Amino acid sequence: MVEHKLTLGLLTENEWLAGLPSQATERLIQAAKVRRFKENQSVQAKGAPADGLYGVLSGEVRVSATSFAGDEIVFTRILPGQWFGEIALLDGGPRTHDAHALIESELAILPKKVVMDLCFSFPEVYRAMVLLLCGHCRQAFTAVDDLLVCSPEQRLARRLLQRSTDSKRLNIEISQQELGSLIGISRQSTNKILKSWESKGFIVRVYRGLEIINIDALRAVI
Amino acid sequence: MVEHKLTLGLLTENEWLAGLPSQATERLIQAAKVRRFKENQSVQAKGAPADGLYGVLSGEVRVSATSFAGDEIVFTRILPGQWFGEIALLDGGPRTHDAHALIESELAILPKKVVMDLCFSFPEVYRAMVLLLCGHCRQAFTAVDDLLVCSPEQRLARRLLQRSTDSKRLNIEISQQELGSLIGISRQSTNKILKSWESKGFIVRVYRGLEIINIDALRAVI
DNA sequence: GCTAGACTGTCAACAGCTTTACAGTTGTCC
DNA sequence: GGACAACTGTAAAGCTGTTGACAGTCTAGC
Repeated sequence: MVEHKLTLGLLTENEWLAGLPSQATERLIQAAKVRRFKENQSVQAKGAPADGLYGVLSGEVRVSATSFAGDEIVFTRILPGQWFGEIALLDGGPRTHDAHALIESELAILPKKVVMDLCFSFPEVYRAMVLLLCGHCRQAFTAVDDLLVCSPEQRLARRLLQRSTDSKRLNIEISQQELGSLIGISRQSTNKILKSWESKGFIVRVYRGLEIINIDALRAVI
Repeated sequence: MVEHKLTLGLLTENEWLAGLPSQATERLIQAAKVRRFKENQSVQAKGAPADGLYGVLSGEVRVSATSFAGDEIVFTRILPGQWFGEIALLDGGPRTHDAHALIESELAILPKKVVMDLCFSFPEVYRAMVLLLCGHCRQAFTAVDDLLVCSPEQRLARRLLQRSTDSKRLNIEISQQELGSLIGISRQSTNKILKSWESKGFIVRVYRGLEIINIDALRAVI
């Protein structure tokens, strides 16, 4: 009961499910499970088969991979209202990434079978999946672009700006370690860049985070 | 007439269209246009609106982007039998990349409206689009992974191996310049790596290309 | 409040890649 | 077959980011 209310809340907020035929929406809400994950608990493992589509109700999920050297490579973070895990669900292949709850989080899980059935019954559901997929694909393309073309400083600026528009807030809570991993540089280099920005008045740093003061100056870095 | 025969040839060879309901296949073949592109001719420009889905019938297409510094960043090459351009088609956004004919090439073009209409009539068509999309998405994820985790030498090996399995051949025709651009390193560095591999007997280099001799040794590099 | 553990600041040494530069090679087009 | 353009080979110089090391700072939990 409580679970369904929570799911509904996310669904009505979120555009992709709001536009579906009511029959499909109902079926999804009915089949949706809500699961709570503790801080650092694994949501899915890279290489595993897909069981469902995940939506973040509360908390935050870190999507990452582990290099053979053992370092964790952070790809992105999923904020409340966002969905992930559609690729392996749709193509039947293995999960592309690891996912962990960054903090205690609640996730909605739409079982694979239900989603796939609805895809075949309602083209609108397929369309919604396709849009989700396209978004993640464009995100990945942008990441490749950035890595090939942009300097570490520019990449860092892009990430921060992207993140601040995603969450509509200008304070970002993340360690320098993880921030570096997101854009493929070391903690020390991240620190140096952040320091230089702070001295220019673009940001202020706090423990385990930062706040953007001059967003236009950051945009100009790019 | 000739055009339709060519298209049909590609379609029947290619798995994704072969599995569709015959009604959908017929409609696609009927609507397909074949267009010939000269060497270096632009197929699509990054940022442009999408007009259709492209399939390579003959020749080869280079997918790239241009950095603000003016360098061309090569993303990938599309070989005969492969399709591209589905993202902008499906989500209505701008083209994600530039595409040029590498050599004189023939492309099949499936008009946007026809594809989208069929998607809504036949879930199988949507499914085919989704699989295409998933493939490209996984490709992009792998590229990010590589850039963040692997050394230039490993990235180069991966690219060559991927390419050689794609085309089932072990001689690859590409300049060191472009090869470097594909994995984000300079021509000189590419040259150094190739030379070292040649001295170890992994490959032999020729003008504007190379041949893989010891494919297992290359696999071991990764 | 104290302490352990996580995070940050900083620096020097080092490695790897780029850039610049130039000479040599190969292919193509008159 | 000669000339030009594209490609390759090579090396030195310089830059940028990494690594490793260690001290300082912050926070949570007892």
